[in-house]
Amino acid sequence: MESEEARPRRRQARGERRMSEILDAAAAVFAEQGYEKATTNAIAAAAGISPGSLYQFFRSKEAVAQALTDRFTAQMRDAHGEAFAPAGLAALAALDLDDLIDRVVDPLVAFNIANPGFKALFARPDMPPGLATAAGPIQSALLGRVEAILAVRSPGLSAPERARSARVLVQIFQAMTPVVVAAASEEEREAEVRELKKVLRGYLAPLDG
Amino acid sequence: MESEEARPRRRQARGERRMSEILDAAAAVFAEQGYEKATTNAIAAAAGISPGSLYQFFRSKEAVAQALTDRFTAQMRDAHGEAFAPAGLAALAALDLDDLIDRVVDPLVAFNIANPGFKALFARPDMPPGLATAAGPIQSALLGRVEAILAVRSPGLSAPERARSARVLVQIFQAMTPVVVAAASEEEREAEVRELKKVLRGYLAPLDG
DNA sequence: CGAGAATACGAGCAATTACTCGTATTGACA
DNA sequence: TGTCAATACGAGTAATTGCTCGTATTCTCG
Repeated sequence: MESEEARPRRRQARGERRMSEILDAAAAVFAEQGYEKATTNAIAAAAGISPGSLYQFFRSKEAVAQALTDRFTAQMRDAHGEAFAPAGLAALAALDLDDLIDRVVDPLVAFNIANPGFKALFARPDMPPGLATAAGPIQSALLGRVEAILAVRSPGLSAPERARSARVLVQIFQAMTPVVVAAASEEEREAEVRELKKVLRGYLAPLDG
Repeated sequence: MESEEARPRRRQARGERRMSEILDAAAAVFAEQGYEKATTNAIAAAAGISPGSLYQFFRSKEAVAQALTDRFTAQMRDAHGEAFAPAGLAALAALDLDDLIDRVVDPLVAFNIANPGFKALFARPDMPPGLATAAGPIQSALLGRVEAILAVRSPGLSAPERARSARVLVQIFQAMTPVVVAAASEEEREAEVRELKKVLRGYLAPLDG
């Protein structure tokens, strides 16, 4: 997974801490500026270091985004993997549709709210080719899991139909996530989440066995 | 609406033609590069003129986008206003839900396919502040019309509920449009449109009186 | 025809930005 | 303690890009 460190550094205490700080700063700057408009100098400044120092740890702006994506992926797996885990699939199969949606959507929404920089890398339509690959893992992990759930809940679907439906579901989620994250108040946010779930339910109900 | 022309030009035959050519070029470049990555020099080159000539007609890149948006708005009104027109509302009220969706979605899809540059200005999440205003008219026109239809079909909704539902519907459409437009084959495209309609139907059915 | 405005050109400017490089400091380890 | 790599700095560079400016050409109109 990490084949880019041909020569491991020695001073890892300071270094690792710096890298983490840089990623924190990058997440914040990406969240508020978007990927393209975020400048590497701004990220360095937000991390309290010089541009040169940033490039001591990351080869390029894209490498920062890549590392941040990796970190998000790991965080998501650690925090919310349960709901999606293969072991949980059987339990998910027996659930009420509304409960199923809650079980899947709520953790994802919580994660997106806790990590506002996430959607800047996840829900971006104008990714540079390299970054599409970077965000790909998250995207395809989510897709694969949704497909797995569909396979259990809607055995009548052919494989291509299942793939298409999963794509549509993920797309709906991605489209509505920015609105949810940007909600001004808590009530507003809950209302947006309710709408998101309505959309998902409306699409899923006819498919659901 | 057009308060920016304090001093009308004289040679309008050549000039107007050039402006139209520039907008054609801009639509093409925006379509394939996106707004940010599209350079004014590239637009000028695509129009077969020099950068200086472009700026004889448009004060800035943003002004080009603004003018293009205006042209799209007018085209959309001319071509597909009927389906949305106030006069047609009564007819729409009596329709089957599937027919209603066809009536509204099909022209919009056709327009987006015929004008691939449209979505670059319409479905962009990272608009500069000025451009949000530029794209606003299209967005809010569409929103207003969807709201009008909802008012007729779902009289039980409160005004805020109606506004929110309209926003959700437009958002779904925007999110799925790029996939529809980019479809590789005709069958693929039809399948995507079917999914789009399924999503809309699933969300609307419970609301529909 | 002659004048003035509209159109056209394209080299180049000013600002931005991802990234580098020469150098200085810090700290682990012999 | 001395050494050397890791860390840190920040002015500077090359490339990009929106846009300008001086100038040349074309057209309208009297």
